[in-house]
Amino acid sequence: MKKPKSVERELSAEKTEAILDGAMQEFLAHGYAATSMDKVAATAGVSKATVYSHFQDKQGLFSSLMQRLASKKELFNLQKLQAVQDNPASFLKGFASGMLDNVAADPQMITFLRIIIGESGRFPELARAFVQNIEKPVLEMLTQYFVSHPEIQVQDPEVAARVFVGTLVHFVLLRDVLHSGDIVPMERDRLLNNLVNHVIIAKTDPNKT
Amino acid sequence: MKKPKSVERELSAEKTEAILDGAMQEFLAHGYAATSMDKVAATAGVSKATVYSHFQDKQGLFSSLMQRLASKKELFNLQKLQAVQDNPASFLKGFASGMLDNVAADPQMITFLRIIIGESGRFPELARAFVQNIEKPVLEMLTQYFVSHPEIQVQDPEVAARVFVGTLVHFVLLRDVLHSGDIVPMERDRLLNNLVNHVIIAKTDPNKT
DNA sequence: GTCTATACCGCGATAGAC
DNA sequence: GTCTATCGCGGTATAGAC
Repeated sequence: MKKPKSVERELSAEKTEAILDGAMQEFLAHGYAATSMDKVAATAGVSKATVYSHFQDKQGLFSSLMQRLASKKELFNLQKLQAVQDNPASFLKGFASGMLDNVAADPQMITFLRIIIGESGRFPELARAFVQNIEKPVLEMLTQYFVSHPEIQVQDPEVAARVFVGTLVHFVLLRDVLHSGDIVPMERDRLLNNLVNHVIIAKTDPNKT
Repeated sequence: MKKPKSVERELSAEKTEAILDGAMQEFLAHGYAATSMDKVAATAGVSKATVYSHFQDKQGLFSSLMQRLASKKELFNLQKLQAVQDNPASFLKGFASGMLDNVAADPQMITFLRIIIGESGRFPELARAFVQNIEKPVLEMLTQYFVSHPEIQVQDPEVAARVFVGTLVHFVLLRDVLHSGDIVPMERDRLLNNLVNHVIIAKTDPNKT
C-alpha cells in the first residue's frame, strides 16, 4: 500500500510555509500576546494540531518567524549599496532615500519594527538578531564608506555612521511609527539635504573645552 | 458608632491612586495584552470589581495610566535646561549626559518606551501624546537654543536638533532597548564628544550637487 | 464604595481517529 | 502527517451582598 512517493501525503514543507505565512499575518497584525494559535491555524488553512506538529509552541513559532524576517536582508536595502560611484553627498542622499522610501514606507516594515521593539523585553534574542542582521551591516557599511573616502574628513567614522543612521531612524520613528508627523513636522528633503552636511563636514572644533 | 464623616469609608481617590500604581507595575512588567486585571487588582490591593468601578475597562485603565506617564515631564529632564550659561559644547554635552543618565539608565523608562512604541499601532493617540509632551518640547528647546546662539553657525536649527536628539535616541535604542550594546559597541563619551562636533559645525558643503 | 462569587468565553496545548 | 474533539485554565466583566 505504500506508494513510491505520494504527492498528497507525507508533505510538510508546504504546510510549514503556509503556517509561517499565516503566522506572519497574525503576529504583524496583533502582536505576540494578542495573537491566538487558532487564528494562526485558520489563516494558514491548516488545523491547530498541525501547527503544533511543525512548531513546538507559540513562542517557538513566533521566534522562528521573527528570526526569519530579521535575516531577510533583501527586505531592507542592503544589497545595491556598493555599486554606486557618486560623490559622497549623492551617495548618502541616495542611501537615505532608499531607507526612507523602501523601508519606512512599507507598513509591514513599520509593524515589524513595533514588534521587535515592543517585545524586546521578553524576546531579547530576537532584538539582538535584528541588530546583528540589519543594523550592524548598515553601520559597518557606512563606516567603511567614510573610511575609504578620504575626501570626507570625518573625525570618527563610526560616530558619523551613527549620526547618519540615528537621525534617519528617529525620523521614521516619529513620523511613521508614532504617527506624529504633524506634531513635529519636518519635510523629508529638508532633513536629507541638511543631514548630509552634518555628517560629511565635521572637523575639530577650534573652541576647545 | 457612625462618625460624622467617616475617614475610612466613601473614599475613592486613594484607591484610584493604588489602582494606577498597581497597573503601572503590571503593564510595565508584562505589556498591555499579557497583563491581567486580576493581577492589577491584586497588586493594587483591591478587588477586581473596584478596579472596574474606577475605570471603564482594561483599555481605559491602560490609556489613563499611559497618558498620565507621558505627561509627567518631571520623569524626563525637561526642567533644568535653561539655567546653564556654559558654552555650546558644554551645554550640549550636559544635556546629552542628562538624557543618557537620567532617562536611559532607568529601567522603567526603557520599558515605558517599549510599550509606547510596541502599542503605537493599537493606541496611536498614546504615541501622539508621548511625542507632544516629551519629544516636541525637547526638539523645540534645542531649536531655540541653536537660534539664540548665533556663535553656532547652524544652517537649519530644526534639523540640527533632529540630528542631535536622533543620534541619542538611536544610541539608547540599540544599547538599552534592544540589548545590543555588545553587538554594535560604542563608548558613551566617544559618541558624545564627536556628536557635538557634528551638530555645531555644519556649514554649507562647497561641493554642490 | 467595596467586597465575594460567578457567568461566560477563548486561550494554549494534546489525545486519538484516520 | 493531518484532522476533529476536547481538556483545563485563566481571561474580562458583572451581579448581588454588605
